Amino acid sequence: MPRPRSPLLSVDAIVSTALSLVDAFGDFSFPKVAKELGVSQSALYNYIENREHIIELMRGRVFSSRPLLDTENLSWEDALRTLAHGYRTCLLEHPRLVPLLVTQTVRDLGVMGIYEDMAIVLGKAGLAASAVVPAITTVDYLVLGSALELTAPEVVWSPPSGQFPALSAAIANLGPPAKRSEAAFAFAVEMLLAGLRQGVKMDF
Amino acid sequence: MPRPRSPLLSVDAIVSTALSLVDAFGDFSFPKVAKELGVSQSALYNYIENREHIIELMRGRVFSSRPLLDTENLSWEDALRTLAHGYRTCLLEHPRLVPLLVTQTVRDLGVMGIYEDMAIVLGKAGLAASAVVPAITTVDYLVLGSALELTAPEVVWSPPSGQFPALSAAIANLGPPAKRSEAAFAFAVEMLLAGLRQGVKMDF
DNA sequence: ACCTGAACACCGTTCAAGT
DNA sequence: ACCTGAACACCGTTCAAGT
Repeated sequence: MPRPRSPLLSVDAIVSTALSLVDAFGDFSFPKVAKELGVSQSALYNYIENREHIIELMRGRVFSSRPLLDTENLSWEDALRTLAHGYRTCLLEHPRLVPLLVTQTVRDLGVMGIYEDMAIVLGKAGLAASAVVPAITTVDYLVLGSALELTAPEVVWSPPSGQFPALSAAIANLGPPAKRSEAAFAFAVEMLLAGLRQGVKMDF
Repeated sequence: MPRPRSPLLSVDAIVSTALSLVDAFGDFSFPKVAKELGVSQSALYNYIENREHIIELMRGRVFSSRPLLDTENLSWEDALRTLAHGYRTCLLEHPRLVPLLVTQTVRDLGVMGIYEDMAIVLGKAGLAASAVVPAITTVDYLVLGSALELTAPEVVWSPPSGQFPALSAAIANLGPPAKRSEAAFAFAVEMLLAGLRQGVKMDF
């Protein structure tokens, strides 16, 4: 095949295809991305370095829709709440991406900006400097964990009949996964805010 | 090769080998487990059903060291704190197992027992029934996220020089990963406890 | 510059065949 | 009952070769 007049591929096209595969099947592979784009497997390496690179590009894509925060006109509480929920919202349409994200260091600068925003907000909250990273880390855990929950086809715990009465009772009348995940996340964020509000000081 | 007098394999041996591979390399494979045990790859299927099964057995193994909780003589706060930290402690020596765990539904009964204990404790705390699962879910996120952090060779965020001043400042003088993860987890658990104590009520 | 095709070293799972 | 070996359908990555 001769070299095409305009390239058949692009980084964007590769990332889009990989992301749609992740959304649909929970994973992607070079053969599948190549097939989808009607191109040979090795052609992908003209645009990306390796599998990790594609994943990092997907991370950037998903969080590029991050809404700009008006840090000035908000109380630190409202700012942090908005940041946390906005962060999570970006993942809502791509929850199956999370397992691929959690094993890789964050390099995307857009995502780094979210952390920077949180650091600023927490500083304004008067949180001890040594507690800023723990607090950000906590939000991170909550966002990723919450999104991860949307991945499971069923509930994460499926206690067998009879045993585990307290757990079974608590699970009994739960809403659909989306609502449940949202509720758990909102709950956790409010817990965090309440804790910060109370000015819990610990010696790290 | 004739059938050996006593079996060359056992579920326990397979799980131990897989777990040590995960600890060392962050993953395991059938060829590697088989090689380690001096056996052919397909022989493993006489003891386990598939890859998922091995992972679930590793989950059970890791959490089998769970300390029994004296629920009676503790305040709900101390009980929940102890449960959460004990839960996390089980993962401390096998943090690289976490990525394999988070994509699979929990079937192991021992692990289910931890959730049951938490449900009981939270009921005693007087938490609204509808908030029990969100609270347990929160602990779950925190434990897995905290353990996951021990996986990364470096810090999860590595902000480039110059940009992200607030984040860089917060990261500046952090302890070693183990201490940092411990601190973030302890922080988050205390936040949760403080929130529960305050009796934050939300309508889920 | 951009793509193909073959090659390599890996995977998980099945199954006939041996004792 | 317990294991081997071959087979199958997959992976990620490299590299010579084409235009």
